[in-house]
Amino acid sequence: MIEIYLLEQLDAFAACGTLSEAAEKLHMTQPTLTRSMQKLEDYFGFPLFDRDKKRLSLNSSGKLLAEYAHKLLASEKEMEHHVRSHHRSLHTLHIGSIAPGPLMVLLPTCTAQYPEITIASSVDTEKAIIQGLLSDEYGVIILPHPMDDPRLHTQAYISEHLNLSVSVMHPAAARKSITFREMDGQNFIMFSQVGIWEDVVKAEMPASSFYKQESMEALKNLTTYSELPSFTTDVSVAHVSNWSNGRVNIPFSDPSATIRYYLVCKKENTAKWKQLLES
Amino acid sequence: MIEIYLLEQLDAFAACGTLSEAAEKLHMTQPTLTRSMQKLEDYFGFPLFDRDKKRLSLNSSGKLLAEYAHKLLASEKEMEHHVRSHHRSLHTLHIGSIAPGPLMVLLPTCTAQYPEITIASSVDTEKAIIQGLLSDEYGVIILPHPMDDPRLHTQAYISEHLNLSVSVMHPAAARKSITFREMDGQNFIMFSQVGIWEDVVKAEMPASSFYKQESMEALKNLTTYSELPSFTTDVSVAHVSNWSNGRVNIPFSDPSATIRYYLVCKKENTAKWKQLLES
DNA sequence: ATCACTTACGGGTGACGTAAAAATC
DNA sequence: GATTTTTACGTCACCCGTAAGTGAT
Repeated sequence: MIEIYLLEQLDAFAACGTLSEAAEKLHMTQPTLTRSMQKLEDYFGFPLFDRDKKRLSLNSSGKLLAEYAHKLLASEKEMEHHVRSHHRSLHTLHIGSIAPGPLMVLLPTCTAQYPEITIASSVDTEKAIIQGLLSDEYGVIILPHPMDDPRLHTQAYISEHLNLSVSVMHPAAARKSITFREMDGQNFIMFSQVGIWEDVVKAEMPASSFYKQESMEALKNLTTYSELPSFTTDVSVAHVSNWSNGRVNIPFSDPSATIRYYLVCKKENTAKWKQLLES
Repeated sequence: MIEIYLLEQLDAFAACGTLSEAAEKLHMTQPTLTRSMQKLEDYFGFPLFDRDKKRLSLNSSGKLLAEYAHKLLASEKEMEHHVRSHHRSLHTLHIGSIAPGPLMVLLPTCTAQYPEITIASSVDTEKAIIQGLLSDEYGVIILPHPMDDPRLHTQAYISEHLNLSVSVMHPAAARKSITFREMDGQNFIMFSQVGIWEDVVKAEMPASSFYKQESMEALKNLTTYSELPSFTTDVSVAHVSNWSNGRVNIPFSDPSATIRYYLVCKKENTAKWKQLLES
């Protein structure tokens, strides 16, 4: 069998055209390459190069070998990459969610329960997340409803409730609860990474505008120093510290202001994520 | 990059199940394999095996690697085979013919003109020979007619004439020529490897039977010691020595008893076989 | 003189074998 | 005790680099 290092050197020579250049590319010396190319010829027992005393070039057999070698090297790279990513997938849990709230609850328990595993999470649309679960990009996903698919395991998780967040000077500040309808038409400051909540508020308050903030820092400043209403949830209030910004949280009383989350994973992986699902 | 020898050893282990067995298969010692498998794990930086103190087995990453390794090794074998057969095709001329006669004339000149090249020849049906030319199995073929194909170069070659061969006691022995029709119904001894001539005589003498002999030796004995008629051609008479078997050759006068041969090769190879085509 | 390749020589890594130990059946 | 794997140690091969040589531009 021809060893890979010889094929690598041949591939470099085929790409560079001269041994000197190839040697530089490979961080080696020319004599080494000369010997390697001779070794290839010795192995096959017939010439792979035309020798012009000055210039070395591949003959037709050599060109053919170089083509194959190039493909073979690509295959080996691909092999290594696949094995590495397979191993990675065994030792990382990527969680996809349609909202950040449940991740705030789930991630700390995850890192505690699987200290040897890398935890990653993403907020995306429901469609993208379900696709990601089926393609094993995600190990567990969080949806606002159960999945009726024989390949999937669904389990009820926490629920999250949306609040109106207003300054104490706001007319609604004293209310014990409020409806979307009452707030429709007013303009809101909103965090951009809220996932499904954006769909909810846009649907329930079609006359309102929502000024989305990319950073938490910007959101915090704006809610502290402006009178514009904003949103919180019971989950975010419990998990985000330093929320003492002179505002009050008033629950929306509409049914759509409460979302019950469901953990979903492939049936074949239920054993693997047992502890997490039971949390 | 992972060297091939490591993948070979992994592949053997995956096939055998134990290091000892794999070592035997590879004509090596177990400790060598132990080290090689450790080397693979070191390279990847994560385990590829489950170690059971007694038994070593592939874990899921190892299985994946072994699968890829197996394919890669097959690719390398294929690469080597293709390069070798490419080189071979450059240094061998395989001539296909629909009859042995023209080969008797052509082969001696070939070996003289291309002493460094291996010459091979086959007699087969026209269909098989044309296919063989197109697939580069043959470099040059001999047909009984020109080819009207823009990819192919055709060139007239020698002609060959069929004789009746009978003992001096045969009623026709004194004839200067004879027709197929006159001989139809008589039974003949015939060499089996005559290619297109078999089609000719069967078509022209449908009432006759032909006793085909696989070996020249058998044919020679039968023609010498039996009275059954047989065939020769002007070409075979000129090229096969020791033909003094008390028989006389009487030319068939029918037009179909003469075949003009044509040399055909791919246009791209006319330069390569120039000398031969000009002979 | 420079460039490109080849040849010659020397060194250090590493691939392999032998020997022996550990562990399981 | 037999089998399988692992560890330890010595050796030889071979892969690479340095230095020198050849031929062409």
